[in-house]
Amino acid sequence: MASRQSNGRSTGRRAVTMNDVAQAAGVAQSTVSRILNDAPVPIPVSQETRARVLGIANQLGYRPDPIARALRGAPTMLLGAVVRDITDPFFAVAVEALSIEAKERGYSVVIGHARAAADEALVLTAVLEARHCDGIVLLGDFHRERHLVEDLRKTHARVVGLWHGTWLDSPFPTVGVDNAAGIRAALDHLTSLGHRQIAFVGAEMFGDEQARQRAYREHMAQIGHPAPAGYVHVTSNTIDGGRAALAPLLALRPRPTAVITATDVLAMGVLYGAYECGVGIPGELSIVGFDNIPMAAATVPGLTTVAMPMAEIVGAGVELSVGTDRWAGDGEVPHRVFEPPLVVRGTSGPAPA
Amino acid sequence: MASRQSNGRSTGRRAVTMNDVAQAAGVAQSTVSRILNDAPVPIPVSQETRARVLGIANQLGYRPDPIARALRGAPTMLLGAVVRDITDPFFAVAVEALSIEAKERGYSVVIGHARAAADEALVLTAVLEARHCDGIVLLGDFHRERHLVEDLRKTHARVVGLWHGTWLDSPFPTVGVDNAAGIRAALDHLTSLGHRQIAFVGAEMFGDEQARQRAYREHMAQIGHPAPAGYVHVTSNTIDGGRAALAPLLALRPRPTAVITATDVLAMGVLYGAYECGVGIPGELSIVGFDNIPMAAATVPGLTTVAMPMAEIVGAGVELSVGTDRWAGDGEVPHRVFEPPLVVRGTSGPAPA
DNA sequence: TTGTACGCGTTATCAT
DNA sequence: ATGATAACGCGTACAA
Repeated sequence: MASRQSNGRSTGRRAVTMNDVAQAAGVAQSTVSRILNDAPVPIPVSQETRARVLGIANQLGYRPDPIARALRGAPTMLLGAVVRDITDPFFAVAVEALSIEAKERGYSVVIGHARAAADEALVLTAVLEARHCDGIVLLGDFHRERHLVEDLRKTHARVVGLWHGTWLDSPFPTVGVDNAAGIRAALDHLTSLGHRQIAFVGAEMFGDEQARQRAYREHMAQIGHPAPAGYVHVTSNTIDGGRAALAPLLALRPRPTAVITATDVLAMGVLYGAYECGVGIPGELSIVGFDNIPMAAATVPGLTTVAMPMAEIVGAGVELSVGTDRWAGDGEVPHRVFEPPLVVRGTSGPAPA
Repeated sequence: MASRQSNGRSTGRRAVTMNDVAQAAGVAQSTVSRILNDAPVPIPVSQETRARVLGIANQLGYRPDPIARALRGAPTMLLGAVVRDITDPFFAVAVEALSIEAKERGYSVVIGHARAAADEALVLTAVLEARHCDGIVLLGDFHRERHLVEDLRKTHARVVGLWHGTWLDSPFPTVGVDNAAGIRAALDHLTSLGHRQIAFVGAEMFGDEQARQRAYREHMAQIGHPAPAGYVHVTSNTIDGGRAALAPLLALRPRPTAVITATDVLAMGVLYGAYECGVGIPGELSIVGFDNIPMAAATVPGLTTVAMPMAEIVGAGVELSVGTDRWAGDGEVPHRVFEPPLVVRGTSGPAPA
């Protein structure tokens, strides 16, 4: 009975421990532990004391201390999420989905930013691995953050990368989307509407960007319309970035009749820019986005876009990290890819004559 | 040396402990502890052993175990976020802001859903308080969840409520927005544009909803145009909810020339509905939302809305919970209210003649 | 200047 | 059927 108040939280009320329960019940603390944990195998517990202890524990409002349990090796049931830019609507939705999928498996999500800690990977590790997360999910492409990756490899947590883009030799399992198939679907949709002059607006920061841009170029060449100079416009992945991309695109000759964007955020920017410039959508210009973020359904007109199979991808990621079918760590590193369906809404229409 | 592998994580690599460092350096574990924690006051440490221990610790890749530290009473630097519907764009943004504000104070955010656990408050408590969060931030109005509130009062964590709406006798500190002032600003803006027939679209689930609706009624009465029957339409806080609200509103006589919505999500729904019905915005109908969610700037036309001072509110909440100026728990429970500025964009215009 | 011993709340392994 | 006891990794008062 050394320090009694020095240890207390600021609110004063000390938590009820097993010892308290044991003392109140007049039994040993180990007995309480057995009863409360439903003694796995050893030997039957007397129904009498069992009921008494359970009653007292309940009455005293006993709650097991997960920290003490974790110290004994129990999983923390914490899933870390490393997200580069939580301001990006896409990643916001991803965090939502992650939180939901994690919860279904009894896990809680801890959010960690990467932006400021890009240099000092230690900081991030101290924030996540140090929290003893059972698993860590990387949201986006981090293969340029070498320090981070190095640190993550040393960690005990099960790391899984989502949307790692072109980084297919990742040391961690990855789950992503078939960017090429998505872009192809978008292009096929546009060509079937008569479009031939199709531009592309991309963003550097996005991990899957390279794959999407490459797929665009390849497929354009395949259909006999290799992208002319200026048809690929790279900007920042923001509404404003997309908005500013429109003017230079419309100045091109031949003038594009359709635009595919690497993300819905860019598409919304282009859409807004078109509204400002008085360009009719889809009359004068068709737009196809990528991701199908929630607001894509509420733009005017609704945004035609390649739909990210969000639940599937995030679900697979959580499963690989902390699920019952998690990767054992042996054999080949698994890389899962999901196919994105095209969602046709109002921003795509027949090519102008 | 009892169980050595039963304790190990699945990856096998056991973490480096202070004991390992001490053994490698040939000193006592307590010495390592002192050196690594930069011995607060006691007495100077020999530079010789100090350097040696630090070197070995670094070389071995020693990392303090936060769990063991937490068991000793150290703060977990975890901030729990209880959010009712993480699917709501507004709360998604709130979580982002929370994550940013928390990080600035060295805290990480743990996300907990409330939706499914509304009945069993124990579940949620087991997910958050059990994680030994130093603080808990309630996002939205939970005063109906009596079990949750009861449990939260017993917790050691510092609970703070954000957007608790009309629940001003909350046992926890609260931070919110001046709903009445926001609605008033919206109404003044519309009346100054000549509008008199102004309807209101609200959502039940939102905590601040009552205050906003009441402010609407009161101010309408004040300006001599008490809201006629049907002018207050309550629906679900979704795009579809707002979309479906438009038709009945337009059927009213006198027909409204403007609509104020309780949230931007509803406003976007109304806007989309207008697009479907061919109602010109703002020519035939003006719309003013509430919250200023990011996509409000990208609608066509841009959404006029009451801007939630998000950073201020969340910042104040974090500060009250785990900040340096946190509420000591004594005296009157603090309730902070921030004023929301009106952001005028394209959905509001002169009333039709 | 450094080593020893104890306790935080659990679980698990011995004895009784 | 239950009680004592040893860890888990760390911080710290106390002894040397």
